[in-house]
Amino acid sequence: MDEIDLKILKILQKDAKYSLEDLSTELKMPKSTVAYRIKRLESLNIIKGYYAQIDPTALNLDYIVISLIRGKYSKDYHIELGSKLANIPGVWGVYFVLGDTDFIVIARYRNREDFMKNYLERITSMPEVERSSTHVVVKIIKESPNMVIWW
Amino acid sequence: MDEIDLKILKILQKDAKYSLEDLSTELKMPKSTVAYRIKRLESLNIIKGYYAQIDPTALNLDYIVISLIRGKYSKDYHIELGSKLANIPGVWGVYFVLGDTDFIVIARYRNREDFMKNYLERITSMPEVERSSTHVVVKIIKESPNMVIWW
DNA sequence: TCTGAAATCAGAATGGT
DNA sequence: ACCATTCTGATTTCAGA
Repeated sequence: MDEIDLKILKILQKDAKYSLEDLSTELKMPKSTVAYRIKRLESLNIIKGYYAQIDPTALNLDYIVISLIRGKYSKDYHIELGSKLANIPGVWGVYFVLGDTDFIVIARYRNREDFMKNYLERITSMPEVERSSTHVVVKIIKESPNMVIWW
Repeated sequence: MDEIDLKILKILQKDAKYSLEDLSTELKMPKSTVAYRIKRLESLNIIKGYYAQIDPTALNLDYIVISLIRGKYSKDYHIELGSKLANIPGVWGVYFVLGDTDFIVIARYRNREDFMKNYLERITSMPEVERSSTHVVVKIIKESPNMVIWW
């Protein structure tokens, strides 16, 4: 991992379709070398894949929630509960955190019923959950998880 | 937007490099038709772009934080504060929410100093911020914001 | 590890239904 | 909106440095 790799990653995190041609002029090195480096980054799993970003609102995913969850302590409770939360349909983010809460969970649904059925009812019926407080997102001001390199 | 579009999106949200060839066999329709549909989804901004997924830990982005922020009320305070938060280097998610907190912010840094300098000092010196509580992420159990279609 | 050239293949363009 | 064919150009491969 050197400066050149970093430049490649910086470009590809913004645009996966950026061509070898353009990268090669940008980096002042032959296409084949760029290709070689990208392949390397892929095989090292630094580049984990390429995906299309779909607009959630286009699919009517307007009911977005973020929950703070406190668990009931027991052996391995955080591993058990963590995977249980991660497997709830609609949930895309589960973070185990320090502080007065244990897990922070982010999920997207199409409407209130969808949310109630898939999410709330499950969470509230999990014996490992001691307490949860859920925030409804009014507006997504920023959501760009792909922008890993910001410096 | 029909069932076929949804199938295309379901595949591309996981793998942007899935070829027209394979999509055409999968969907039992010619390449050119698939290409036509994808172009349509792009121009309608349902597909917002294609990104490389970079492993944050490969770049030593191990200091991940989630903050709950309460603002001081004033005219347009949430628009002002929202964009201020979104512009902090390292911040990739800003959500305006209902409940006892106003904003939820997610950010990634390489270490404690990086976090202190770029994030904490800024947040605590913003006059629009009344109160903030920041949780350090111990473990990312799930993070797949690109998986928009889960049903 | 890097490079140049050749070969292959995928995607864009076209024109017709 | 859909499809077959053609055409263009990007990516892969490979031999050599």
